[in-house]
Amino acid sequence: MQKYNPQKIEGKWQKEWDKSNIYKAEDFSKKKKFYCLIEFPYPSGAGLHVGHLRSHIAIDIVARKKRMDGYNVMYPIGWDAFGLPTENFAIKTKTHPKIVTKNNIKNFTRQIKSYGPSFDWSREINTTDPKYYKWTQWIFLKLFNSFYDEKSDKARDIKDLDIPKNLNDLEKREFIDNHRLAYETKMAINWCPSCKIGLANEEVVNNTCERCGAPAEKKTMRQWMLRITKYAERLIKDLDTVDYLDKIKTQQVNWIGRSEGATVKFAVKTSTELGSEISEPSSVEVFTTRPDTLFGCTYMVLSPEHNLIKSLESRILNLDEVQKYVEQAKNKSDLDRTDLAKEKTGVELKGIKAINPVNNEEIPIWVADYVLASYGTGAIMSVPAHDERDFEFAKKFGLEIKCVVDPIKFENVRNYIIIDKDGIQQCRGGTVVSWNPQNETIENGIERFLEEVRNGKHYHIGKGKLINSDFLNGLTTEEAKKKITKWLEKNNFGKKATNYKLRDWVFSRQHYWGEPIPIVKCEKCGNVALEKKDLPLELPEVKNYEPTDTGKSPLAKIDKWVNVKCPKCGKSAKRETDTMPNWAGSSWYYLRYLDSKNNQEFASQKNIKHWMPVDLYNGGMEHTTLHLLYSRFWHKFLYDLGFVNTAEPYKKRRSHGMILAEDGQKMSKSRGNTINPDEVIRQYGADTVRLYEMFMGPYSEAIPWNTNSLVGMSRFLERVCKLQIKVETRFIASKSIEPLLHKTIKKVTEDIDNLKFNTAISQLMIFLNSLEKEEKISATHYSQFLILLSPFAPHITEELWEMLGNQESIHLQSFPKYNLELIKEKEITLVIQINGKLRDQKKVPADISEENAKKLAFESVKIKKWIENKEIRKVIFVKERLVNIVI
RNA sequence: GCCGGGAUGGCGGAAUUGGUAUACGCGAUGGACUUAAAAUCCAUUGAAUUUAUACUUCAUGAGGGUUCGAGUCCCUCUCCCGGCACCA
Repeated sequence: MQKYNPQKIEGKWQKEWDKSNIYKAEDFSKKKKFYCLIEFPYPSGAGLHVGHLRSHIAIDIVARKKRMDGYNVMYPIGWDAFGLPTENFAIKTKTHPKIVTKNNIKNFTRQIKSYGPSFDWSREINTTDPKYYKWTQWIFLKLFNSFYDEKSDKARDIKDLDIPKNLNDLEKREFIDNHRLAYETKMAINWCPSCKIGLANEEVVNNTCERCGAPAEKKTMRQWMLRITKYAERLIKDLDTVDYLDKIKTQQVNWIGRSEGATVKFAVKTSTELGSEISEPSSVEVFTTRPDTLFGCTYMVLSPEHNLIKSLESRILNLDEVQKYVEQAKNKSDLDRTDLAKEKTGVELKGIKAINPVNNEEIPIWVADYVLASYGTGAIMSVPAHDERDFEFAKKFGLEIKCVVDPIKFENVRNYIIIDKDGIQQCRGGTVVSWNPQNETIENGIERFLEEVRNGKHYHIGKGKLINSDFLNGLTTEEAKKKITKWLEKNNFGKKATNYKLRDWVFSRQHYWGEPIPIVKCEKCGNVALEKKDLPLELPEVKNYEPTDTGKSPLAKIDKWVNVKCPKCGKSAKRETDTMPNWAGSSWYYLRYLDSKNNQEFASQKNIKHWMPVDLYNGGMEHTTLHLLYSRFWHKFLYDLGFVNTAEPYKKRRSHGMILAEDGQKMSKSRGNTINPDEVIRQYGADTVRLYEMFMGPYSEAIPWNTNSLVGMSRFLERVCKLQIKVETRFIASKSIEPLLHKTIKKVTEDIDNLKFNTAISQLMIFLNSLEKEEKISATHYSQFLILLSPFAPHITEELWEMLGNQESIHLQSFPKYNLELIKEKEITLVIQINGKLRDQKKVPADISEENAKKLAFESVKIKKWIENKEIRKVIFVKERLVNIVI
């Protein structure tokens, strides 16, 4: 008999699987392909986290089952190895990051192999390998050499760009540069003073650095940017074509932040007091989602960065005051600017006015930092009667509040929230109305509120009917939006417009340990891309990896590397010294697995066509607006250029919940509550840990770790081993166990497909409990049970399988099929209810007729007691379930 | 503030999508084995009432509703978790 002894057998089988290569994905097999993917790990010095295991094991179970279902399965692994922690460790220990990475990968490999996932190691990739990042650089250059063609709504080669004829060479170059999908710009970016690195918007969380938590500062720097905004619409729309967890979809949609409205152009009039002429008539464009409220616009606000302030300097009568305000705003960090949200500040631009195009009224122009330069046009029309922020501002500075949307007689009461004296909310949504039930009815409360809106004492952001709006009067909000937009377009005052919160991707980093950006900067030719034959542009050796405070990459110090000849004109030029962000290599790695050794292409078309798209992709929620969005963007770009055959890279995306520490907190070194997978595996064995991580709770939910519960899984496997004594080869399978077996096959099959591992395991336990009650067990039943269990516990099942006398690995067997006929129980428990309450139950044949069931119910002694002297109103029969007597 | 998701025993969690609530596991209690402990095995384990494993009543965050029947559907509220947030 086999005693459960994981330490003895697990290593043995891991070596055996390695040797026999049974998990290798076959290119161009006749079998149907299945590509499943986990986010490739970052090989940190800290080693593997139990959270890594959760996703690796889950997808491993799916991969193993799919193989047994006859699929040609690709389940690859690699290393996302560029990044700051490695660099910091290298600086601290004065070791080359290459060496650090190599050591970490070695450790990670050992750890990963120790729990037996069925990765195809032959396709292993590493983003820091020049053979890999050659193609990361190549894709970057493709972006550099492409523009977005709005007409065909896709990216195209920059050669196809229509360049206006009348431009001189310099202007031409500028024009082209302005259209590249990878472009350079000088802009204020978020800078982490602690990591000494620029951050993408997605990397700033609560105005702090996502990585280290230091408050982000604003720093104006020359930056490489990627025009992800051109893909905003498609990144939203194509979500309809993929199967992602709903929360992932909504998070991406919210991040991209599409809003529809209109742009409106306001003419600007300057006071003639100063006399000097203005060469061109000025105007300011704003973006609004509520063009219907244009008649209620009583002033306009510019962001402090708005260029109108500069261009009309000579016309602003209180220039000193304005400039002082602008200067102050500039010096505020984003943190301060948003922190001061409660109290709005601003200064009026005296001497200039804007003209409201609908009624030609002169309205004041203000500058205030509650208006963001980076969204819309950096200027807004203010409608204080119908916007909370504008209302607040207008109240503070005594500006006119003009109601143009009358909420009365429109839709229902749910446009407001009524608050009674005790502060209890009676209705949800819309605008808050306080209401005193002692001396007014709800209707009166609403009426009073409406009066307040009309008198400018309150704002109303909900819908309504237009008033004080000339030709819009009487229309509903929706109707008015349409009508005014048409009017604006007809009179050339504006047009329908869509805006996104998504910003272009800040792509430069000022660090050593990243892919060098393969661009040469020539005084004569501008930014010149390296040729494909010159790729990869390898990272040079450098004495000091330390980042600088100046915002220059350490690469800038290596003169020999920096000074090169321009590939175009041959004159001396300098290399770009910034490197790429750690998100670059991971934006396309799933494609490299398909053909990881190819030196001619990033992957051959043949392989891409065979394997794409990824059928199942699992990863953390924290990457929803980073990696997941970025890689969808790159994929779409490659799709536009014809390098990949699908518009989306991932057909199905799922997410695992975090594993919390036993105290319910997040695991962290500083809290000292981490669980080291090495130790748990050593103590309990890989199969036990695998089962536990899958059994601990629903896969997508966060669950605290509980070492106590591990023993339950250990006991389960021990009992599986013990069962061997009862197995008899010649024993004919007992029929009574058959329904449960097939029910178990069905449950396990469906649960694995739906990533509901906890209930699959529980069903296997139920089946085992039932097997244990048998005197003898047929080898067939035992074998089928082992196969069902094998994706979860590959080592022990392989061992027991071999002991049954099998030659071929259990992991090469077919997954059992269930027979619906056999699942049907012959006998069921019929539930008898009175008024829906359980009063009796009877064992009956499953196919009992309604008539017989009812008869049986009324015969029951227990039931008789209940229905005595009662009028029976109704009897309900549910097939194979219950009889309900209503009295 | 807005957008998601959630709340079921001492704990992690099940529940065929409206049909026996609490599966499975942990823990706990009692027993067997043992010199003893661990391990293992057996039994019990939502609460109340009760001599009782009988009967009954009450329990799925709170309150209401629909239904023969609600953890599940509808309305309102509370709390927790995640994301976004001066985005016009």
